[in-house]
Amino acid sequence: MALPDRFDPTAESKIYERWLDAGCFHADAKRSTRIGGDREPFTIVIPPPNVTAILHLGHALDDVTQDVIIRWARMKQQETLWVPGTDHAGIATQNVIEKQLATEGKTRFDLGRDAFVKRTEAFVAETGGVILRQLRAIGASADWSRTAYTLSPELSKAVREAFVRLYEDGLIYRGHRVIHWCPRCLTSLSDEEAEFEEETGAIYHVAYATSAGGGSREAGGTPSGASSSLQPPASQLVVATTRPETMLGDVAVAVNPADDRYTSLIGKTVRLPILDIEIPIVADDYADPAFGTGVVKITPAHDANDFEVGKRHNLPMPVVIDEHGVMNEGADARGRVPDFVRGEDRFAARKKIVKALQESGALVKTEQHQHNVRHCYRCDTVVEPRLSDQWFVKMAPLAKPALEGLRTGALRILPQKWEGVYTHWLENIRDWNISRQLWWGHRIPVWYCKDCDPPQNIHVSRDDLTACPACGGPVKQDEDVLDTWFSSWLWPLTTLGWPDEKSDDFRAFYPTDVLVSGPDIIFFWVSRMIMAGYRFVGRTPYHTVLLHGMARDTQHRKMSKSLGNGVDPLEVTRRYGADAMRWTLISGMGLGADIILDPNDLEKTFATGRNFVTKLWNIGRFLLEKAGTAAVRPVADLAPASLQRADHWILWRLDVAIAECDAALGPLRPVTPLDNADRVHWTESERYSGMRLNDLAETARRFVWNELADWYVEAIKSRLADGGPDAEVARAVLVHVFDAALRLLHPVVPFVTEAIWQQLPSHVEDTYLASALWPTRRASAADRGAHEFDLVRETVSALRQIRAEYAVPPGTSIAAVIVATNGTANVGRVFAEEATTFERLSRAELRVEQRAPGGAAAHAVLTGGTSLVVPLAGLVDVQKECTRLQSELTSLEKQLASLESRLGNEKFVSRAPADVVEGERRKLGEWSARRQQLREKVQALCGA
RNA sequence: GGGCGAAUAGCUCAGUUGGUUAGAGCGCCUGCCUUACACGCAGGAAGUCGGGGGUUCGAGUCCCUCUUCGCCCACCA
Repeated sequence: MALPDRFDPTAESKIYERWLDAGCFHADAKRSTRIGGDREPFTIVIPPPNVTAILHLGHALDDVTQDVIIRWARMKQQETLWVPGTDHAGIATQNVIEKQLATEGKTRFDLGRDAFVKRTEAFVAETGGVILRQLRAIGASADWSRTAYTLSPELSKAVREAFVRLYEDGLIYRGHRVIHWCPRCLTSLSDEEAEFEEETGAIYHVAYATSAGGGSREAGGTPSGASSSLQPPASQLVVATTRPETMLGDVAVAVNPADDRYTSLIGKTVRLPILDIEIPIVADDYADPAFGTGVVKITPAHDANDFEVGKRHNLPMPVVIDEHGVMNEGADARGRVPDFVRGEDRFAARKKIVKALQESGALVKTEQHQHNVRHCYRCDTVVEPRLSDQWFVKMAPLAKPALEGLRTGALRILPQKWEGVYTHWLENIRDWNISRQLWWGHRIPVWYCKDCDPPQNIHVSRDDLTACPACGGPVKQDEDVLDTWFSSWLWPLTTLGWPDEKSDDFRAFYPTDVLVSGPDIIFFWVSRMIMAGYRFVGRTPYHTVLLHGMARDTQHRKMSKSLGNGVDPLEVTRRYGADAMRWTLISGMGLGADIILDPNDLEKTFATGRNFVTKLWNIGRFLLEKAGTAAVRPVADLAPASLQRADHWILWRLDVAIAECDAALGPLRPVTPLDNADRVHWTESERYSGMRLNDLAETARRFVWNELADWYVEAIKSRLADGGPDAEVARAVLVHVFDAALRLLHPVVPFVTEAIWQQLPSHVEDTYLASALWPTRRASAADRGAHEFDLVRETVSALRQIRAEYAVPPGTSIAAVIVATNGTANVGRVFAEEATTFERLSRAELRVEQRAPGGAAAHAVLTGGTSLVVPLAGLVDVQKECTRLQSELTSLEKQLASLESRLGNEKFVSRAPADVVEGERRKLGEWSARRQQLREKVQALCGA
């Protein structure tokens, strides 16, 4: 039956269903060699997308990359597991629900905590996980029976286990300090979640009048009595600040103790403008003499550095900005927020303060200022440093083994350039603020007893507490939840059953193999998972971290919703099919390199993939129509003598393609034992090899299109049409090599390859390409027949070149003569015999002669000194041919000269590797022969 | 302010330890609807590998330097 001339992408979902029905993606722990089975396990855990997310191109990029690796491993007959799942995404999800509420004119506080959480749960249950269904549309071959969720009861239990263990080990502590606070999300953020953005702001120089006399150090925020000093009239200290509104919380100004300009003032006081109170001048190294005036105002409650200075000098810490970013008197701040700014937003207050300073003459000058301001990574609000109590994880002890793991090669990072980023971050790691003032997330497993005295009033527990374990009195659980990343850093552990280390899944599949991610979450996630792996089970969670690039638009901007420059992968899938998208992404993305796509021209952007899928489909169509579906003999059963040159050639090219694909993908895992059989490390030679998926794609494409379709298929058309035993040989070889090509291509374009493979004559019912065997190459090398076919190709190309160059009309025959010199007449016979296959295309008559015909002729010099000559009678401009020949001769002579000088160079001959020198010698011979022929040609045609 | 990366055909990119005459896709030009494919076939044009210096028999590849982009980190108010 006739197949349509294009692959129908709507068939993709049906193919996916069949894979599911056949259980192709299901992994069986029992089969893992780690628990007595006979297949090596190969595992990837998906970077869990936010449960409320919808698929965007970044996900597609990430997940297709993983799918290619997973499908490859599956075909290598590994017990292959790809764990899917979602992240509850604390802030992000809470924001979604709060936005919903806002449209109803409500806030979460109107609902109350329980109702809010219930509503969020309902929302997640109803619409959450959409992205997982979308992943099926792009072909993700995950084991859906193991779908995980960071807020599931199982994972929540594991999160508690981790918290309690760290607490018991003294690695979790409660700290009172200045943290990053988002006044919109109303929660604290980790250092990583507060992202720097460069902004143009202003820097204000404000004069603080120095009081005479020694202000008392503990003067702090309270106006220090009368400065009854006899010092000369007030001079002033000028401080520079980008945030004048915080001056209401100033408790001191600091100068560097080594700064001669100010040493005499240390211990004295200045008068804070507006509030008109005395604050001390302290000496602290934090003040940089080289910056600004060398004097810095100290606002301990609203700046992390000032906080440290305040602690060192035992200064009070008045809070003048509340959690909403509004000016209000907080702790220790009585009388510090004047009426004219009270209740004002911090930015509005800034203007008013500046104005007031201006009016009072305290504002010395204002300058434009480039600086980096931290923003909330979720809502982009400017982060407010805020003094509060938070839970922290002590990270330095966790970082050590993670650094060691990379050093010893227990894990590798691809591409290598990210190693430095990883190492630098870990070596300078800071403690991790894990509490969030949210309602959506894992509630911190800490209970406070009102009746016991601190610190005995803190109880950390794996189980919910209803009464104080110490005194039996009532307890109250910490109001905060844990940072989302506190559950995702356990992902490779928890999705496999941890803390139950005896579970089949954990024993069978941990450690996993490869972690695929974008470099933007090296700190948030990748590194922390490694730390958790070492901390909780003593082993790295994976041996390979593969970091791909980002999707960007043609202006190299990151694709994002807010910029509106995104490409919707589902739209692409609808229009061109998932395979077309997968192909375009994978083949266009070098290892770790960004991929540039044009969101305004999907047609052009995805043409590569779409065209390739169609080509593949049509090769399949040809095969089915011309070669039929009757069973074929295995290639191994064919008598070698029955194979034609073209058969030998394509089998050889297939071997080369397989070898190159294997090299592109590299080893599945490191193989060298480190200290025992369970622990392996990458050797230097393996360490940066493999995972070049674009190379896999390119190699396979070249084979199936430029070699199989362009040459082999053309070469056997007449053989197939002739029928008989030789047609059977050609059929068998065609089916064999195309089958193998489909296997090589399947990881990248799973749908179309499966659709075709199912119909191949070699197909065994109820088997799937998705779990078929990865091809291996034959032991034998290229034989003579294969090389001879290369000469046939060369001849045909030369004929076509001549035909095109002289505009020989299609359908017009040209007579070509193979002139064989150097005793290669037999090669000439090969051309005549085999190239007739292509005759219909080239409309050439081939003859073999031992001498060149006289008169004007177009020629092509072939490998081995043979020449193809086409009489030009009536066809051509002799002048033109003459010019062409001469320029060809000139360039050949130039290249020969440089080749000769190289070979004449003693150092080259003695220092270059033998094979290089030998190659150059061989080339010299070939080129010399070619030059001789060209010269003769020129002489015959052009006279002189 | 530190660190890292990039610069190769009109566009987007490959180019593994230095070693034939630097490749692909898209676009472009010419000719073809040749019975699998016009989302195709055949042929073609197009690159002083960002500039300059150096090492080497040999450099797109290694070193230095400059220029231009990009990313990450960082407590300079």
